[in-house]
Amino acid sequence: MNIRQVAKAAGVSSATVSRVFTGSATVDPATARRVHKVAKQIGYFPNTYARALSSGKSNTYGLIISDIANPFFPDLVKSFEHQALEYDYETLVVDTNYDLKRMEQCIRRLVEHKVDGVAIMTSEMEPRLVQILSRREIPIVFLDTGKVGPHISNISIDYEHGIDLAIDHLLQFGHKRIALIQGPPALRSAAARRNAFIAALKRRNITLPHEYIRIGNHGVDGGQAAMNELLDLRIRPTAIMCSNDLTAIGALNVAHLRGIQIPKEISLVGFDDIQLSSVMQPPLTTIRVSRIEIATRAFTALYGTAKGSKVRGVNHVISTELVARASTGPVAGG
Amino acid sequence: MNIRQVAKAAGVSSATVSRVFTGSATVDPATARRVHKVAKQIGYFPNTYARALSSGKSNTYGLIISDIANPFFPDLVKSFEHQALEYDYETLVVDTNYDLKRMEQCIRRLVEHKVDGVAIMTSEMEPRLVQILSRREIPIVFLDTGKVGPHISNISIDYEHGIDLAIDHLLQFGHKRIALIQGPPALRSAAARRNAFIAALKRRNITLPHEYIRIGNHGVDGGQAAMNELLDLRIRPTAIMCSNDLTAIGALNVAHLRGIQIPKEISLVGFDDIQLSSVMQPPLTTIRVSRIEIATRAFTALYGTAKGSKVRGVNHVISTELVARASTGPVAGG
DNA sequence: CTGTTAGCGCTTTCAC
DNA sequence: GTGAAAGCGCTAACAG
Repeated sequence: MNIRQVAKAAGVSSATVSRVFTGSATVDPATARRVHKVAKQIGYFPNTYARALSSGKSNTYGLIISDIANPFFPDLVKSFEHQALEYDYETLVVDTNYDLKRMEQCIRRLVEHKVDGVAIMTSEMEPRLVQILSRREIPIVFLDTGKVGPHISNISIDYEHGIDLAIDHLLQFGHKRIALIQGPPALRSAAARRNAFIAALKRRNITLPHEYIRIGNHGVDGGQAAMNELLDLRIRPTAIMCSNDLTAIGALNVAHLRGIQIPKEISLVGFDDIQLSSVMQPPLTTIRVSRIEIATRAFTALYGTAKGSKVRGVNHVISTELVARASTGPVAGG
Repeated sequence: MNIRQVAKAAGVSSATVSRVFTGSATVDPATARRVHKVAKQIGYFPNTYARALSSGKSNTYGLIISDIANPFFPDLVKSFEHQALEYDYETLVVDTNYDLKRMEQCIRRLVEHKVDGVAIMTSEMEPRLVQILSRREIPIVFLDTGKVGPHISNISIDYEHGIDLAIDHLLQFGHKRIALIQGPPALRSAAARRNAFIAALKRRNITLPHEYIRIGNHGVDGGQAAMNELLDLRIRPTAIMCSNDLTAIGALNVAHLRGIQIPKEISLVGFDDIQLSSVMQPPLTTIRVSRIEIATRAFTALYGTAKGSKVRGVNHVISTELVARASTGPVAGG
């Protein structure tokens, strides 16, 4: 069941069959139709491996994510794959599980699969591993790294803007005591959010006590733990900004458990706008960053920096917007 | 940067290098070490495509799911991949998006990748498409299809048991008017749940008015719509069983919106026990089915039905259990 | 527009 | 325990 059988049955050479399937050169329409018919008849599918080996192109992009079970990623993966499929590319999704050791395995798998480019959507990354890729001149696109170079593009998210919006929103409600539950410090995107938060408060001359910054892990449990700490403070904040929605969901959960009313007693802001945020009780106010746009940009960056063509990477910035829902409100007694 | 370069640098033949990497035959330990060292030095990774082509084995399994954005699937995918990696298998995950047209594309992609087996975790499926696989004697494992045959295994979920448990739980709370928000009728797993529900009520001589069965779509929005219908009924149910957790989350959301207290006025039961169910307000009572177990069984079924070995498929049944949380309670005024 | 031919990088007998 | 050599199925010049 290979190309030669099709060729024989259609009375042409295997090269012609190949041309029909790759569309690489003009083939007589009648011949092409005959080939297609025969192929369908005997149920022929071209062998990806032979094709990749022979052509030297895998037509596959690697997509590195931290954790497919984190609701931030499925939409991203879906959009990327969708986009890739449009251009006849396969996507090899690998999941590092937030683990640098697994990251190395992932990179190896991608290289072994001769991917034509890699989108690294995790923030945890070692230069040594990047080198494995760049030594082979494999185009890379990062999320939130900021560095652009030969074969290396970047997607930046405009955290500052989103966080400014959120802070202003909170200020309008009269909040002065605003806390932050940040993500893992080692995570670049989490650090960027924290820095933006601190800068935004400073710019507005709002004091930020040290104990108002708590460390979560971008998971529900981290949000729960941090929220408990915040609620145990002698002087509680009246509003809390969370580094992502999962964290906010954890915080919300603890608030319910401890009988704290949201937003009456404390306002809560998330980040990302994952799908479930809108059906929480109360629906979460959050800063939306479009996963679809990230995915599309990532794909485009790779597709545009194909090995042969443009070498120089580009930097895209993705905007953020405030989605005001019901987890924020006027400060109590204000 | 290929096997020959390694061979030359290590002063052996490419066959020996191949043996070192596949572990297919005994190689002198000293030679093996030398080969490994050289390989590391020049950064050699075997080419998957050449390997697959030459050996005729892709060492890849296909995993077909409906929608990676549905919280049911990420855990399943993760477990399957993890398991596969342990046995040195790659997983090619394809997402049908609940669409039969895309299903056909997915199957084609899997065949083109010469996968050694396919786990079909979606319920929507056409016999014609299955044939594409089985004609090539590719082992298949289904979820909830019940049919077992040559190269075809199945994983059944014991819906009856879980639903019996849930109904008894509700009865103990004094509920008599129990409604169902079912999933898409075309979805086998949804139909199985509905049938189990109807059978369980009948067995206990509980009347089930027609209007107490509503149709959702296994998404949040479907749950919302169905819940609205149910709340508009002249005689409302006192308890609602949902075909999955997402549906229950939608129902819960509408309840909040319309000021209905859960579980005081209406008890709510979900199905699946996705991660977020436990942090909803109130935490969802649900029927747990272990995605890890499904994934493990699926992998094992494929691995055990490898092309050469056992031809006959097997049927595994996976148990379910009730997770009683706070969305169920005594019937109002009871 | 189409056939011939030479590999792509690796695995796998078959000898030794 | 190791090397030589023949492909795996396909693509990509190169002629014609």
